[in-house]
Amino acid sequence: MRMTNLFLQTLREFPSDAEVMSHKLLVRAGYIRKLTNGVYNYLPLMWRVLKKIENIVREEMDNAGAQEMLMPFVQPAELWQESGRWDVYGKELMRLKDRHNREMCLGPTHEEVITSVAREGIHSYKQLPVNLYQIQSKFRDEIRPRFGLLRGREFIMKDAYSFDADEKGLDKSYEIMAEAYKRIFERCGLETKMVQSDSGAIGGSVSHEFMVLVNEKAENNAGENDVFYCTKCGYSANSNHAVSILKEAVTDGGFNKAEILDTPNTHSIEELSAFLKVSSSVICKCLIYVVDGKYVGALIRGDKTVEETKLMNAFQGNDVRIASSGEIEEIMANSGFNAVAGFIGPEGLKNIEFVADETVKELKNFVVGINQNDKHLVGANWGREVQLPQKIADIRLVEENDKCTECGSDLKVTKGIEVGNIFKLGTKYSKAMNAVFTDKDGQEKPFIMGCYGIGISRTAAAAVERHHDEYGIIWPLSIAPYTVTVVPVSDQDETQLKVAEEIYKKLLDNKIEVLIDDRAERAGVKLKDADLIGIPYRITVGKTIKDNLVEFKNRATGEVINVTPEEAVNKILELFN
RNA sequence: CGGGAUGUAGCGCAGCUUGGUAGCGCACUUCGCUUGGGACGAAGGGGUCGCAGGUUCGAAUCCUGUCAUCCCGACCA
Repeated sequence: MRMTNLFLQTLREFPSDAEVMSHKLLVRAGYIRKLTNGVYNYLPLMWRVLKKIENIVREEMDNAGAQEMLMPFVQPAELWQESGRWDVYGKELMRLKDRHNREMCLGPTHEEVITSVAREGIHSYKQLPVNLYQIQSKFRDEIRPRFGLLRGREFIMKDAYSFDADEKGLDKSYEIMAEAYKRIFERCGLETKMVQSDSGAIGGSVSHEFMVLVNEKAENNAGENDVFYCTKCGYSANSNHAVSILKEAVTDGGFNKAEILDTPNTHSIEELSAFLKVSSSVICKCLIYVVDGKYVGALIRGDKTVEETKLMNAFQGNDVRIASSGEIEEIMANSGFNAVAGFIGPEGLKNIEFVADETVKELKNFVVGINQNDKHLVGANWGREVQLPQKIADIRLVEENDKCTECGSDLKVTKGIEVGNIFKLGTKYSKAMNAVFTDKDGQEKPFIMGCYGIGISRTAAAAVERHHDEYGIIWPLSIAPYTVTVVPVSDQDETQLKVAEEIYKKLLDNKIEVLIDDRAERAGVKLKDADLIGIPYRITVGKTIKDNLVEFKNRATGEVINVTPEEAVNKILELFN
């Protein structure tokens, strides 16, 4: 491709509305342009990158025995009502009505549609297993789109769905996908970690996420997930799912009798522990959350943090958030109290179900709120002053240096970008939607399903996040929009132009994806642009051409060597041998 | 939805406090000059200052409302 023909506008400066490096660079280097909030145009260079990733995904999915198809982007409400998700998916589901006032939605995912496809098409165990996938734009009306392609509202996703006759089959399908995913990301030049994860609103039991780990000291927080991993045994999990062995801590408050003390202005655990001169680990923290619109209480040791997804799961909810101060006021009023956050306790709150984290079970002679401002109960014990809730669950956020439950070594934490995930769905959708087949024994059974997603556009952004320097993007060869760019330094020098053209044609003849910067620009502009857009190799034809030498530069390593034009061409051809 | 900020040319910004009818850099057009790391000179084109009201002789500037965008929390590929 000639740069004079390429639809490309690079910017001199970073866009002001971008925060993370992949967003800044993709806009500045002319790959994407925002159309509206969370929705981007993929310009020609970007589209080439996306197609490269798609093709790697296709090859590996096909090799894994999956079959590509394409489902509609617009879906009827009826299917979502069948699965029950029409009412629980929330506002991320973009709902609309057609001219007959029939309710529809833009596909955020395709479990419902694929399940309807399977129930129409698969009737016998002899047709199983099946794995169907598609690569398509998805739309989720995200609460807060951000970070460019890392969290758009419209994004490109590969989604696959497996159907098996039994759990064993699902295990196998799942394993095959896990292996395929490892190869896919590896081929995209991305190191990923497969981590255990919560299975969230999509439902099901087991799930793993593929995380691109981003450097903690990176100047941004492009990695939206915290990943905990064991330094020894390889255990790793998203923070929403990670578990650990609790570190030793003081659990006896040492108060020899139960009494109510004045604790003025102790709104936080820190203030309270300083005031009472006790460890925060002998305080029972009480928090009010809203799960699926219902108020619930959570008890956890004062030195620990509630993991909201775990809390939500403890109540089998779909949605969780902490209660606002106004809501707490309402709850207090309903039970005849008027305490504010910081003085809340589990005793006497009407119509609120509590869950206790495992950490509070051990507490003795501890400190707890009693729903009176500026007062706390000290020396409390379970079954005496305070009742331990029936519901006990792990709702604790793991902390760095907690011990691994598998091997006892230290857990570390790092930021990750989730580029893929795999779920064992089980029969959640097949049962709800009555998608059944006849098994060997003549019985009708629901399909055992799995689903497997890869964010194509996010993967591209993650690659930029992981591979760039102060001059621009450094694409991994496998997903670069072009392999090499040929740059004649001076557009006045006939020899340079002629040699550059010859190299360009030779590479084209060999089916190499090559750019030639034939623009009437000064050298600086062309070289800066070449670095910015991140083409892996650059052949620069300059003054040394009088000695029959050109410059061959590796964008990633910065290595530059002088070679003859023929050698330069050969070095590129060798990449593909 | 809560908290914070910002809307002025394609991009990056100034002007607003103290109202007088819009400017700078880059990009774009033409000419000259220049050609190994985002040159220089000259001459141009492009904006009803997010939108709607209001105050005023007069509003980018003051007031009210509204919309949009960005950042921090809940969503997730």
